[in-house]
Amino acid sequence: MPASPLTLRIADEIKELIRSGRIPVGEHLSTQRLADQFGVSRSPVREAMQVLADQRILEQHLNRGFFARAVTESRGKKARNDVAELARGPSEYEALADDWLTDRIPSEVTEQFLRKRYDLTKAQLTEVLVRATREGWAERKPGYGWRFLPVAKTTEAFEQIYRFRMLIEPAAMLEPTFRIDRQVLAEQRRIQEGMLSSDIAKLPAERLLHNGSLFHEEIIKLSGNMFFHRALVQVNRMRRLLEYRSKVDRQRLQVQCSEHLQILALLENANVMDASYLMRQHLNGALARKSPVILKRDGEKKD
Amino acid sequence: MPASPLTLRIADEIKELIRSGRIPVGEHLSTQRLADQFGVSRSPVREAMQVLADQRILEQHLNRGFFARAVTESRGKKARNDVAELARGPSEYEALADDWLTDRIPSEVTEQFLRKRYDLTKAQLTEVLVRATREGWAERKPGYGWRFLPVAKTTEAFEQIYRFRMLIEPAAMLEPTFRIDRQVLAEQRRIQEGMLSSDIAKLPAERLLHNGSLFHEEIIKLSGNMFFHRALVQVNRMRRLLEYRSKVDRQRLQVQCSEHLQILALLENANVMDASYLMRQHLNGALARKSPVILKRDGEKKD
DNA sequence: ATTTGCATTTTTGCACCAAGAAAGCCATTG
DNA sequence: CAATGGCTTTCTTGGTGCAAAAATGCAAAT
Repeated sequence: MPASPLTLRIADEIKELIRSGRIPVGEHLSTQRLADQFGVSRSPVREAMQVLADQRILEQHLNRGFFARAVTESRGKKARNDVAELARGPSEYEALADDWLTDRIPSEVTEQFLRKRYDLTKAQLTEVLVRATREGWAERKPGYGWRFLPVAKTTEAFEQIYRFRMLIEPAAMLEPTFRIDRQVLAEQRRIQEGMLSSDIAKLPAERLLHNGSLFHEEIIKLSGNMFFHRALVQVNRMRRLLEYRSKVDRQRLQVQCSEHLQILALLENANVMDASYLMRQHLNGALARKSPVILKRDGEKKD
Repeated sequence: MPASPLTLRIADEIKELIRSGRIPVGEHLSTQRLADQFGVSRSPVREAMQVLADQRILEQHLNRGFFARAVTESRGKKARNDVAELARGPSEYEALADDWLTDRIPSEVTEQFLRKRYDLTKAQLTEVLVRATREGWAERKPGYGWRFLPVAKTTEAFEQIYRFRMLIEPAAMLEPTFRIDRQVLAEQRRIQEGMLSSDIAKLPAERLLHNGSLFHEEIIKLSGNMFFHRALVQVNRMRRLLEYRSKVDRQRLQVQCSEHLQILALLENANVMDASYLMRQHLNGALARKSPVILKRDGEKKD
């Protein structure tokens, strides 16, 4: 009985909670609490726990629920691959995005074409296209079919994004509605320090980039103007699309982290002016030293 | 035989072309050309022409295609209502948006609930929800159902939007990649002068607001940075959602038109600095004098 | 030679059914 | 005896075939 995607996703999240120690070994897992936490009903949570019990990650006591077992790395290894790979699929969305960015699909296609190419059901394809629409690079044609919109595909787009961010991010901090929220600052400090101290070389690139975006998004959110925040989220999504194809410069990331911490320090001292200025410098630096290394895909390249 | 929505939409567009004189009376209509123009195949165009022929707006000559007839106001009247009302439906999207903005639906709903409430098929509902997602105020829940996100619902949102625009629009004009395109300027001048001279009192409010947005979007596009343009389009969509519920101040619109023309004049003289400054003033004025009159809907109001 | 008008092919929308998620209920447990 | 697990029931949604609609091909007419 192949568990549903939702169940697997939840299994994955629970496992992460245990691995990261947020659920201590031996602890009892309340179905209801986890369901509320994930925003779903108890059914998929329960199934996820069954799955994890099968994998010896949880222990089921009859009529008493599930308990976290010790996860030894050696033991966890196999089981982990079993679920993790299934749970986070290879993301058809990214495959499509990549194909479009490298001109391997025409700019106008039918749904049928896409379904065959990526082997998707109608609903799955809709999911992907909704996302692409949301990110702003796909739209329905009036009759049948979809059109992909030209996305600046190269360094030019990076520059445009950074020019835009250099404008809005520092300005957002100077908005009259900007409010310093110490809790948010503390949380970001925790994350950035965590990255810097422990494992900047080890963490998956995806996570590193995510944390970076998160920092900027949380700061801009303090402006109290949701449209600044939205605009940033929007361009960050596009940036991610381009960036995950380029090599991550981990050394550069270290510099960025410490700059983030500097900005946080200024904000903690309520020195918004300087923080805004530093933010601009920070973005400018990122633009100037942006690694121009773009990994070419194996496929042929149409100029 | 009730024609399809696409057919009706095209019929409507063709009629608009004739009414506005862009297709002179007596002119032959090439199926292929119109199909290309609308981005569809010949089939729906042809059907639309049949519909219009039935309504005596076109004349069909066997094997020679369709020709535009004179459209007398008196004659056109009835036929016009026939199609126009059908073609541009009452937009379920706006109904949903309105219901959400006035707290008449809960923040978490199932698709079923929405389908029943607005009497939509699954595909139609998807269409609506995709749009709402795209505009940033709806998202899927993990299991079943959708969640509507809190949108600043009143004057506060207007202010936020204008603060944002006051930042990005003038700045976009000062970007190093900003290029003056005389053709675009001329087109906008034509539109703005048209509004000002003829019929600012007569045109439908929808059209007036659309032309206003268009002006700003075309100008910001000249910045050569697609992200500025995107950001503006995004907030304009939200603004429209809020604005179509408020009373249109036609006198104020007249002032805006002439300010638009002043900006155009400066740009035509390549005086970008002053144009940017004036743009900021223009937006500031719009913010300051923004009509706070919001029409209340008939329904009860929570809170 | 071009374009219409019709025929053919292809694509998508819609109704139905099974899988999956949510909610209710009661026994068990501490 | 309150709280929670385990099971059952109810409801929602995703996947699949047919019909409507759009795209395309082609002979005939101008």
